[in-house]
Amino acid sequence: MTPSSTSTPSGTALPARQEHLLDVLRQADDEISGQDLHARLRAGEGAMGLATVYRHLRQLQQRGLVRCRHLPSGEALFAPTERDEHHLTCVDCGHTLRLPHCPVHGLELPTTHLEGFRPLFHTLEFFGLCANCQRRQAQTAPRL
Amino acid sequence: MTPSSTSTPSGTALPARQEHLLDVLRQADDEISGQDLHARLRAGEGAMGLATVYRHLRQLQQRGLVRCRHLPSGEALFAPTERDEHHLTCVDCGHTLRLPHCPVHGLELPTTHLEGFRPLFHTLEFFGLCANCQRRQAQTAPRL
DNA sequence: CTTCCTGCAAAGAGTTTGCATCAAA
DNA sequence: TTTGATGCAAACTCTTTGCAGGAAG
Repeated sequence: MTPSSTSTPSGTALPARQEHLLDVLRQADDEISGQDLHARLRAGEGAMGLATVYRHLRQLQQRGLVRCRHLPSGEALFAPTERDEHHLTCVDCGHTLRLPHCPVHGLELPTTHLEGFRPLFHTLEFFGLCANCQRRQAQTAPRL
Repeated sequence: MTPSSTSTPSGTALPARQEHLLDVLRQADDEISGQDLHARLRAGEGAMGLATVYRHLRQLQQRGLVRCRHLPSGEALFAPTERDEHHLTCVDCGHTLRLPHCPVHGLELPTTHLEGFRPLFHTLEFFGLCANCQRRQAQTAPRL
């Protein structure tokens, strides 16, 4: 139960605290925000400052181990790269629906035109109006 | 040259200023930020306050006419929905590469499990390390 | 008169950075 | 001694909201 060393695509071993941070992400049911992650770490053993959390998250992202997407609110959500989740988010109220499976499974980039870029992860997110907000909008502007 | 009325999916006509704002978005070469859009409007005829720009952008989003995605920096970028662009962004320096075509062309959501959601647009973005940042990283951690 | 739209300025949120400190090599 | 990691708090950015003025119906 103690994944003591995660091998990274670049081959170097992970510092202990980053390893721990990654574990918390893996144990989470869904993506979590930086703030949330910080709170969870604080609750457990490996408490660390908020700044450090973000610093590690960035490094994990650069190693391709952590994926990040941004809510319309500007909040960033993090998840392990290996987890391939996608969401449908309401552009009005922000309510989020997790999609049952990845619509684009083995998604590949063409290797040309990449200018030396090394792709690490992708985000695919859907946006729309939830049932509630559609109703609310219909009341204001009757002409559907 | 004067698209005087854009018909929306919901059937209602667009207020003049939103129409104009949408035009500026369409004329832009690529996605632009709220701030940038504000500046361009200010430079031309239809100058309006920053708050108003954001207010209109939100409404256009809710009508499915404008698409929005967030940079790692938290900045929001806007584009007309009909334009189907995707990018490869460096997680380190933020350098962005526009992909020559949409990797997932006619992307469709399963109509089940949507709980009344009405999808309006999607974002598909790739993240990785650009050539420069790979080089820089390699210098710090030699073991590739 | 009522309603909607607008601008300005202030507030708000999340994230990043500066700096002094502390541990490790 | 030198290097790298950390916490705290201040700073920063973009975005949203409150409120009063003004136009439209």
